[in-house]
Amino acid sequence: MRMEITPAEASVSGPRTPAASASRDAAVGITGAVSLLRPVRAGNAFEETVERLLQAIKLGVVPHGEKLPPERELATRLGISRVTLREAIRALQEAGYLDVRRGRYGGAFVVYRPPSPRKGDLRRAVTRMGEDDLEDALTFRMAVECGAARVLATTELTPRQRETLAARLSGVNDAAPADYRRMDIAFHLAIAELSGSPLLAAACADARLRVTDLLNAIPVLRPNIEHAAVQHAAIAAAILDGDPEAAERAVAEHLEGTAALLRGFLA
Amino acid sequence: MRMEITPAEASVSGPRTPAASASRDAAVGITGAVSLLRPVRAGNAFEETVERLLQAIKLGVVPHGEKLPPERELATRLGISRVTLREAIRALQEAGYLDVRRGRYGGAFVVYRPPSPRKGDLRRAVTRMGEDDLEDALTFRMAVECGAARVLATTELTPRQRETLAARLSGVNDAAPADYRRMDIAFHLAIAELSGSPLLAAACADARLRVTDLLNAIPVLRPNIEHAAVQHAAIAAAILDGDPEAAERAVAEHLEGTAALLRGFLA
DNA sequence: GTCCAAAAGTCTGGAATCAGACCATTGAGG
DNA sequence: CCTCAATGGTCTGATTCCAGACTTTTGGAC
Repeated sequence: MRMEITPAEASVSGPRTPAASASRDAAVGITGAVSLLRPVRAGNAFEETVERLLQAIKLGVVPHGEKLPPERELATRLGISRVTLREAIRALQEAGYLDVRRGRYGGAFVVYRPPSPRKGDLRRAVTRMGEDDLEDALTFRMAVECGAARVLATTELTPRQRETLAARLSGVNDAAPADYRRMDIAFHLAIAELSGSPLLAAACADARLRVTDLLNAIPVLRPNIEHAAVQHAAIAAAILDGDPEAAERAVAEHLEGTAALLRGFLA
Repeated sequence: MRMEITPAEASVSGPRTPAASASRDAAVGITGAVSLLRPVRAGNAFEETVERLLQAIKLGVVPHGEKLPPERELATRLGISRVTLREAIRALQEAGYLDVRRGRYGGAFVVYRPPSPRKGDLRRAVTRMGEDDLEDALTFRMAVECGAARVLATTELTPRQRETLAARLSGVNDAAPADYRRMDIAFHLAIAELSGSPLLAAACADARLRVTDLLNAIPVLRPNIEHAAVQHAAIAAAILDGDPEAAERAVAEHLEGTAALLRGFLA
């Protein structure tokens, strides 16, 4: 075995970007040498696979009690060999995220529930990923989610799309406390996915991921939920209205709120 | 050798995303299984490295006549072994993009100049990457660049940052025809890089990349340049003004124009 | 002309990854 | 109870990728 994961250490922050701590107005070359000559791959296949699966689990794409797709299929979808996938699954199993059962109707069952946050978790999470990376992630998320909302609001929506968006909105509003974060994620990702651009969807998923651990480390409070509900409604309304500017403004406001909340808990 | 590249075939489009052709309002699961269970890696290290270097060359990050960093340094920066890097360099050399000289003051010199487009190039480029991927790329670019502009306009800019932005703007305006695309790229990327978020910068670079081949396949016409100049000025002004909405609107308009231009040449 | 430093070029053993065949376990349905 | 299909578990040989040591070429400095 090559790696051990404990829930406390498992993180989706990924390897640090070398340029992450570059000064804010660094004198980059004529164009982005910094962004282009970055690492080709974030780690070896095993590590990246563990990250990916952990993402799917933590974001609730595969909720508690459900199982991952069969190994063969999953390996194909992830574009890796079954051997590598199995190593990743084993690591997650040993870390307590998965329960693997064999035989027909067997599979890798998710046994993860978002832990209720304890004091100090946030500090630790931030320390683990680095302050610069936190700012980076928040900025990135702001940009891609605003952009996605704008795009979607600009699009002519089909009735089907409108329904999906509305459904996700009520999904968050009706969510049980334990399910809140999961439904919140579902709502945010729906915006990106409905845009019809896989690249954009992937970027939003990635952005959200980078802050999941942090959000999981702060309690879900009633007033925050209510505040968020209003903002979510505003976002959905602006999109359904076909008002790009309003959609963006609403998303920006919402994310600003989340970021402020995080910074508040850190101060 | 594992691969051969000819200038005619070389492309930065990369492997197709399996979900690229998914229906616009496909019934995705409760959350984006589609975006999360996507391939972990886009290809093998060699292929990805070739793409990356080709990007740096085509985007003009390393302009004609300049050389890439020394192999050892570059390999470290790209996070790959020197052997793999060398294979990629050799492929690009054989394809005529690089001239490799040894000895002190040697190195891998870029000999690429953006080819003047010929009729049919665009059609071929689109065929190569696929219509769905084209829409995906355009959407993605719209989202991330709009988002980046918004973020930057929201930021309190240092004098240094303001200067950089202004410099890049005049860079495009004063560019010789042969340098136009390069300077245009530099301007667009500057917006993302000035945001201080490496993730965002990388996303914008990636987005731009996915349409470079297409843009290179259409002629640079005087009226288009003039039109673009006005829009670039509007973007810079809105950012310097600290007006997020205006900044975004300006970027959206500009990119819409580019997209329309592309579609026009395709029709 | 000699020396030297910086660069590309070469070689080797080992680790990671893959594709694919095959085995073992399980629960549902006949 | 037996069979079967779906699933995880295991093995093997080939390929890719790596780290690092070593060699060769080149042009400037003295």
